[in-house]
Amino acid sequence: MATDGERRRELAEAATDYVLDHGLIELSLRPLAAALGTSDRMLLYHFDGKDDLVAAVLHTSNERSIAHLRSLPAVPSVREAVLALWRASSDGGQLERCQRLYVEAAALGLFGREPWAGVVRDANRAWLQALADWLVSAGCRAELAPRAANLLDAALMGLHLDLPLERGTDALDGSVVDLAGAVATIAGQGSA
Amino acid sequence: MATDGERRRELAEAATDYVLDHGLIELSLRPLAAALGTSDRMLLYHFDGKDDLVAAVLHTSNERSIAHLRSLPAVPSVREAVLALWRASSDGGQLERCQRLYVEAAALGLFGREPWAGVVRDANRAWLQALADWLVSAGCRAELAPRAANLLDAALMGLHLDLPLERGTDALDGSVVDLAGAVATIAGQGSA
DNA sequence: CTACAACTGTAGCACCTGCTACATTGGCGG
DNA sequence: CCGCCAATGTAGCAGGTGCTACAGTTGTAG
Repeated sequence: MATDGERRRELAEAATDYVLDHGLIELSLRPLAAALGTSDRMLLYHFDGKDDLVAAVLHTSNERSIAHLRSLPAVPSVREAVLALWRASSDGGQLERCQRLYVEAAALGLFGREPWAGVVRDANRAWLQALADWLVSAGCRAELAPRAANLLDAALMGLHLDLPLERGTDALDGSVVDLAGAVATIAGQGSA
Repeated sequence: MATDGERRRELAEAATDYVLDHGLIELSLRPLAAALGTSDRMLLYHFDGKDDLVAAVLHTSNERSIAHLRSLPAVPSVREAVLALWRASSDGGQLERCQRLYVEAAALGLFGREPWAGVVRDANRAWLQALADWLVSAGCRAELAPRAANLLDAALMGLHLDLPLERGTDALDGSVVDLAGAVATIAGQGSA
């Protein structure tokens, strides 16, 4: 049975850092435990199996994504919001790594198999909500924000799939500008 | 050493069917071989290791995607082209499965590790070219098509990540309509 | 028939996987 | 000091992984 104490939280945070660096798909307990200075035995003591650990990592990562989004400086328009978000999502920092992790998890859920599908669904809902809030704070009318957030999210995740292929080039910048225009239009700021 | 004969091509086609059904990420040689009525021993005789097999499967799948795209009935506008493409990409048929496989491969390449990154890059280039051609056939000016194809592709891949979460609902339809409008605008058919 | 090459079946290697049984430690309340 | 219990170390299990060594078994050309 899994614990729910302070140690578990510490391990979840540290495991999240490790997974952000090394990827989720090929994650395996022993190397992770070694990097954390513990043993697979202890991970399975604090977590209810590998799936439970992964769910905790995904939850932690998603919370970091949302916190990062909320901490972005305010922008005056939806167009600027999209551009700023992509800048933050592709600068090699925390947000990029968290979103990359989400993409990995979503890919693992592509066949609808649990536990991936369920965990990814939860993460997606929370993230979309935060994204809509962020658009509203940039001047988007509240009733238009969810729809704008939907397209923005889909395009953003797709761009992340291309990111490792185009690193260092500006091949994606055009798409981002086009995306910003499209989202602004949906948000009723077509000419802003 | 790998062969390059007829048998290899047969195996690649059959393996592609299997992978489209069962996913790439958890692919393992023995179950695949059993489903194909052969042995892992023979797969490794005809292919130069698992990576070579996977590359062949991805190549086959991508060729099928492109062939499917080229075989779509002609449409009169870019907007219609996007809507028709999404319909074909989400009907549970061959194209949806091939694109899902591409998303899996791209997720495996998220950390830039070979052989994934290289194979995915090749597949992406060919697919983007076919996508641009398809937009041109729908009335998009040739010099605008690559840019429109870029955004369309990114959004499409992102939507595929959401597809298993929203299966059976119409939650993605709004995004697709918005995307069609955005791509039409980029293609210079903003009011068409 | 012989010789050769393409192909395939059997068995196994070394390593990794998530997970568990068991014994031990350490600290705290009685 | 005792007993308790959470936390941890050691060792190992059963099964899976990609891959290979070796011995055939075909089919065909000389």
